[in-house]
Amino acid sequence: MNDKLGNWKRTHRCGELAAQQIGEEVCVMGWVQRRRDHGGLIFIDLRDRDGIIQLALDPDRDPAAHSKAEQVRNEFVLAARGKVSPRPEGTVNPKMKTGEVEIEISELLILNRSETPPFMIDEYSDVAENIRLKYRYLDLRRPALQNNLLMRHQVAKTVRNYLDGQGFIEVETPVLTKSTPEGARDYLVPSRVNPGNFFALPQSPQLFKQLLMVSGYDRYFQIVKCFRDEDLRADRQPEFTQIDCEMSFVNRDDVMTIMEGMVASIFEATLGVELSLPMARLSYAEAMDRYGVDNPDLRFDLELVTITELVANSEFKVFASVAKDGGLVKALNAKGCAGFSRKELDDLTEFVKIYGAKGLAWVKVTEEGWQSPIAKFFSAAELDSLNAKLNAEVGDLLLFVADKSSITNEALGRLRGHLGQKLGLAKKDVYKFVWITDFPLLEWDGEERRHVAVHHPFTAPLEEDIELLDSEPGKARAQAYDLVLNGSEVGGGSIRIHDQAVQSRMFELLGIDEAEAREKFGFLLDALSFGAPPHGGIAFGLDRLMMILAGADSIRDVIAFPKTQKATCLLSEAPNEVSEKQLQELAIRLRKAPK
RNA sequence: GGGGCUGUAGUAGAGUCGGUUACAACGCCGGCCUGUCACGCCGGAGGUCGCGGGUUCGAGUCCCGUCAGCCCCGCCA
Repeated sequence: MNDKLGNWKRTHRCGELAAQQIGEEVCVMGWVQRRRDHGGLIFIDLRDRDGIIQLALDPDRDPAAHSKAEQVRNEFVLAARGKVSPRPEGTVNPKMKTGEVEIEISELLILNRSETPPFMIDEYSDVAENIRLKYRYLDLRRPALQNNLLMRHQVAKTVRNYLDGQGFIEVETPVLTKSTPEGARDYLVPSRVNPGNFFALPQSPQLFKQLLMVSGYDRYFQIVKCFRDEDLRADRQPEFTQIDCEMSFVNRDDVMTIMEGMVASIFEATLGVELSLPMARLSYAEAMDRYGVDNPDLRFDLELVTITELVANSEFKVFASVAKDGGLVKALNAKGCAGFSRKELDDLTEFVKIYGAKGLAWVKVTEEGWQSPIAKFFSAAELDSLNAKLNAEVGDLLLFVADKSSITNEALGRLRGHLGQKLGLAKKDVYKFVWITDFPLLEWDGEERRHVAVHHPFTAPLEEDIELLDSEPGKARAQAYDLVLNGSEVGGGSIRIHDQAVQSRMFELLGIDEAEAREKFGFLLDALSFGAPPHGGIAFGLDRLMMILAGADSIRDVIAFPKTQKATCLLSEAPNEVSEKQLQELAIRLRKAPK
């Protein structure tokens, strides 16, 4: 049936053959991209992960190899020996990297055959994603995904080299660990040996990396899988990879500076892009004021402008009442967009409603002044001050949202991002980084009627805000920082609390009493009491970073075996039911029998 | 939990106002072809129109339900 590999040895990868190998006897192995049978001559494009080389089979030169080539079909696995030759005059293919040469085949092995694949393994065919995911091993043969995974390897390698050079050591932390109810939903794993008890898969190695600092490892990193049992998005998978770092005896600036170097080395190694350092920094408060979100896309301006005071006394009741009730009225000036159609304006209105805004007021600035349903409510003085504040010029489109501040900011901030995409201002090959700093330490959870940590409960407050913990804890800011790239949060971290008393006070503020704190985090509190150094760290979302580096629209395109939006694997058909015997061993009985 | 988009040969699509045997492309199979390279020419096979129900003389097309994939809100410290 199939030929045996025997002692054949590959001498070259397909993509590396070029004029300098002319005359050499070589051996290549790979998959059949395409066979072109001219009756006499047969050409086979042989593909491996490195590229494609043309095999030429001439019936006059080697009848045995030629007749074997007649059986060959797409995706067969071949080994071929022959001499690298220049292509005849006029048959050079400039579109191929190896297009100047071909291999004159003298011996051919069919190492394995292939069914006709469900879709063509090429860069042209556009295939539905459920088919691609079911046959992921075939999809992964295609150049786009191969390039993404090769680049991902390059990033991991660069990160390891860089961090090693900075004195970091990679330490593995447990995957079977303890459930911590703060934060996202945990994936649980039942313990057979301890019936009724469960491990949780880590949402991050947070506590373990802090323990490593207590242990004196000084600089730790890990490229590590993390798990969160929450709903998926285009940039969210239930298992994802973090570049996780922690350092002792550092402040925020130290962490940010070292990590900027890491990110710069990644961009240099993968894209050849040189980033200008240091990166921009923006306080949370300023980001919210100017962009409405804590992850602004700085590839374009379109800044939000607060106009609450200017409209507080206007005849337009929607704005005036929001202003009087302590809400927020903001606007953005979409330069040159006065030509938007009614349909486009309706679409923008629908867009802001997703984020809770009740409506979107618009103004087209024309030679005759404001063309707008709301123009008549404003005095000449109000119009003048609004035009001045918004830098309004003929041809501009002004967009307003009035609501409580959280809604106004999010609706208009997301609209800003939407317009950046729609107007083509967000260019894929431009990379704008910004650190967002001085996040609030706590936020009030109305449902649970308590403060919750904005970042996590181990984040240290700003030193100058520590006294606020007793007076106005909601006003305290955190020593936390997020790295935002093109409107996407790619990393986040903080200086941690290393003082046991401060950590206990923090749990108290979060409404976690001493008994509960001991039960959940006792091991951390104990560790802090045995000489914990000041420390802090950061974690980067490798997948999101890869999306931007690879120009991918979906996180699934940078992960080898991703899950669907319903968190299933179409390839392996996980998750699946398990046998009654397995359940019995785990002391588990299902509440509902499976369908 | 909610909103939206999509589902027609192996693949990606067309299918008008509900009307005869559901189209052409790529792929596949067979034949021809000695310089192609997303080869070319000739011929052929291939369909539970996602699934179930309903309306109708008649449903790929209209209605209801359901399943799957995707996007979004909630959720994601």
